[in-house]
Amino acid sequence: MGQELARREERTCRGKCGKGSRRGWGRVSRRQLERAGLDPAVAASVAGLREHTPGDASDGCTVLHVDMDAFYASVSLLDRPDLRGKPVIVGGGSSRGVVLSATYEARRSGVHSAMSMSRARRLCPGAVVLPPDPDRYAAVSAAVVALLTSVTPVVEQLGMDEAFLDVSGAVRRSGTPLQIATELRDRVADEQGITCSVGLATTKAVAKLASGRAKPDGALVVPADQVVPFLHPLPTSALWGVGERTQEALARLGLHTVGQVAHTPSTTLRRALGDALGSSMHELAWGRDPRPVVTSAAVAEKSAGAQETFAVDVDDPEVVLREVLRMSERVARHLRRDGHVGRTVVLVVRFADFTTVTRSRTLREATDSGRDVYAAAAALWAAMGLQRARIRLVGVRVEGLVDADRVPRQLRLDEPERGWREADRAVDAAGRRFGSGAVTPASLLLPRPGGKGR
DNA sequence: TCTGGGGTCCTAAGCCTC
DNA sequence: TCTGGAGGCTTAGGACCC
Repeated sequence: MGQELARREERTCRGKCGKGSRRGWGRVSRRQLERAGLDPAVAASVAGLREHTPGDASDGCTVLHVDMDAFYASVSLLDRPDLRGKPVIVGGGSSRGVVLSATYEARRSGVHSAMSMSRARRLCPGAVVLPPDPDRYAAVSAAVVALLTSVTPVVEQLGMDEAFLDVSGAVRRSGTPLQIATELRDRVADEQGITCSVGLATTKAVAKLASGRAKPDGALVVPADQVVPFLHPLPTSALWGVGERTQEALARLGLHTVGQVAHTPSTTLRRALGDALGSSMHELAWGRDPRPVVTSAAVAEKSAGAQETFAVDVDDPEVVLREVLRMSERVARHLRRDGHVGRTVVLVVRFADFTTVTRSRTLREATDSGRDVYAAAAALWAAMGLQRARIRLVGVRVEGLVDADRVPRQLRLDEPERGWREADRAVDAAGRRFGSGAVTPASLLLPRPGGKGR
């Protein structure tokens, strides 16, 4: 117990906005923020927010964005406490893997997620590399979501490591949004042994930015009247939907900060970025974001896919088709597991030079059968007429998903009493009992090129 | 620097139907 | 019967997010 309290105390003191400052909001100085790694302009802006915010200014900031700190790395360290405080990278072990997550010690060397593992190893040669543990991540993620849901039922999960909460219905019972956020952070740390950061605002876009600025292990409130001073000094890349390409497009217009975007006519942005992105960019730059927090269960899945990069580029059509079969079976299993069927089959092919093409075909009937998906994908492959092209990746997606029980199944005259449908279900049952892949097409038992077998 | 995997959303062109 | 426009669907590709 004493140890637990000591650990809690250590954690809350380390945070940029630890327990002390969570209660006495407004003690964080601009210099502290700069030391914590924020841009000086942003630090000034954020410090201003805090220094001029008397008491708990979170009233009305009922949208919370909870973001786990270096989630995959933190979870991996739960089983390796000896690596705490050391640079650790979680990522694929193959020569073509990328970084899934890295501890803050590794990030200080310039390592970040989605970076190629080879580059990450060069930047941080002393880092310990751990393989991803998807089951463990899913379990911790589910536990955190259950915790969040105990505060409010309105939880919108984004991936495994972040979620939006609408706590407007919980404030009477549980206190101000900031008190709720503090309680959540303490419980996540106590019950799961990892830390998270929380952004509080009146909109999702601003709450998300706030959690990013509060990292690691912090909380940041951006009251409605402080949204514009908070947003406008930020770089355009801070805006939701602005990646590398859009940032370049904005830079060509001489726009480098959110404030500059805000003061650009919406028509100019729409011309440069397209109608949808242009107008949403203008709204977001003024902190306007009409999207409500939507319970994850209410968000229907629209597509399902599987793709895999070969360990070495492949030019043998037989090998490619075998991989297409493997991906088709995987997608179909996914569909059946979720009770979905889909009509449009998409084949994705990435060539050695990294160019990617897609070909799609819409079936007459929606399906969840690996055989149907493979037949369509293989036909698309054949129609491409590739001879000995060097292929880096193949993938299969099924789009236009609907619930299987909402689609009447067209029986065929030549359909046997027991057919592939029953065979698929038997394979699923065997997979549940003996592990996925217990029953598999014979052709998939052959080794994969580059030794990356199943 | 040499780029994973699973998704969503948007745009645009071509085709078809009304 | 022909024609043009609107609108929906399909297909392909790109950008973005976690």
